Amino acid sequence: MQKQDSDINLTACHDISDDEVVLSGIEVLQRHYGRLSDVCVKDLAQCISVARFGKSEVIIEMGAVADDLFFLRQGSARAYYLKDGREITDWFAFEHDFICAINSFYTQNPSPHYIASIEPMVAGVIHAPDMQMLCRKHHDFEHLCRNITTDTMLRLQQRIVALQFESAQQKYENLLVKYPEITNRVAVGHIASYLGITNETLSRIRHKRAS
Amino acid sequence: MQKQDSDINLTACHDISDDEVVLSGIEVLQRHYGRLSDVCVKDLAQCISVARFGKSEVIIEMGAVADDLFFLRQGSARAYYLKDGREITDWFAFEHDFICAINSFYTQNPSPHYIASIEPMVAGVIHAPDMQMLCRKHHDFEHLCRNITTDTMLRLQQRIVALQFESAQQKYENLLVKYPEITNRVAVGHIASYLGITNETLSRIRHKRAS
DNA sequence: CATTTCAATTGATATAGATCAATTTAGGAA
DNA sequence: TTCCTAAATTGATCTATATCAATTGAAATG
Repeated sequence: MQKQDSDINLTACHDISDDEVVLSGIEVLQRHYGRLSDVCVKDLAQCISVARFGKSEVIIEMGAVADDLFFLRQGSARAYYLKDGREITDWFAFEHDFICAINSFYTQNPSPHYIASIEPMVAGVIHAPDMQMLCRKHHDFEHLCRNITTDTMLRLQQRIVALQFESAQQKYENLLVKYPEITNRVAVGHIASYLGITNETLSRIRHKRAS
Repeated sequence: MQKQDSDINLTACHDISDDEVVLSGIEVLQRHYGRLSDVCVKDLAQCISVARFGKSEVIIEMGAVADDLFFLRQGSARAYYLKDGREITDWFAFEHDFICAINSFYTQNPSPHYIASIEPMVAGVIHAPDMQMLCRKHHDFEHLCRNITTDTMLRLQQRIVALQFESAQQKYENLLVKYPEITNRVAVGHIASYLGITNETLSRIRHKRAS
């Protein structure tokens, strides 16, 4: 089932060539996180590969040391872990977002997270050792990476505020402000666990809003 | 009251000289986050000042653009914000921890957070523009800062997991594992809001545990 | 196109934790 | 020491959200 899905979606994604993914990806990164020298861009391009996945494919398994960092160019993905056998989604990524098994990528420990595609997706991939190497070699790349990490840190900070003392309704409203079209792209169940509430509660909140 | 407290505690902290705070602080930083060249250490030492506060002093007011980053050498502090007039503690810092108005420090926007000392504290201070300057000038310092940010990011990630789906009891137990002596140093009320629960609930949990 | 399967919704009930109110305790000031 | 203020505890409810169970809906499969 996964196989067939994947094939179908692969073709659907062939409008973007690998080179396009890498080059336009690097351009977007520079715009968001800091300019790179030409030498650095060349080195970086060498280290990036392209990954394509169909709908709902598991990309990283829990328990593995996962040193891939994905930068999405199309589609969407999520990171999740299991709590009492139930999937809890921790992170969403859409176009221009990063996703990785955050603990594993930065500490080389086995990942408590799974990563899976949601929609068919295309992403640039870099491996942790390559990133380290590029950081050591190019000061401007280390600067860019620091900016990315800072940005991620600030987002996580925001989420903590949301989870710490907001009602289920408030959390959902805030999510919709940040990602207005998330409900068209992501299963409601994933959104619920992301907000720290049950499917049923989210369903009722959505019902109230609709009426 | 704040004034008098402060005077008393200032004297209590005079066992560490300013130079000691700066130099041993830089040493600790290097041990945790990466070695620096001698030139860099010299430059960095130039940019660090020392701040001393008494018990329960407000260090940063909400609404201010706060570009101070504190590295604690003694005592403790917390960051908090107001939600419906109630203080919600967001972050604790003890010896060897950083604390700043995280949003303000990294984005130069007015801070939604207050920062206050808990116990009398001594800290090294660096200003955001100086940090930026040092990052630009010294690749090794930028590397160190990236490591600090990465570390902070991973901690925030851990807290999200804790807040997302754990019971009040579980959250308290986990906190005690991480900071076994926190209850001797921090008011129970601050701990409660940090965990996203009310004072009363935490009090009852503590009662159950004690028996 | 029919069938299977999984996700979402809806309903009924249970409960963890919030809220409100009253006491007790403890740390700082006189 | 004694007083005073604020924090912590304890008790009695209340409520938002979880849980359990059943039904509906929609997408994937043959």
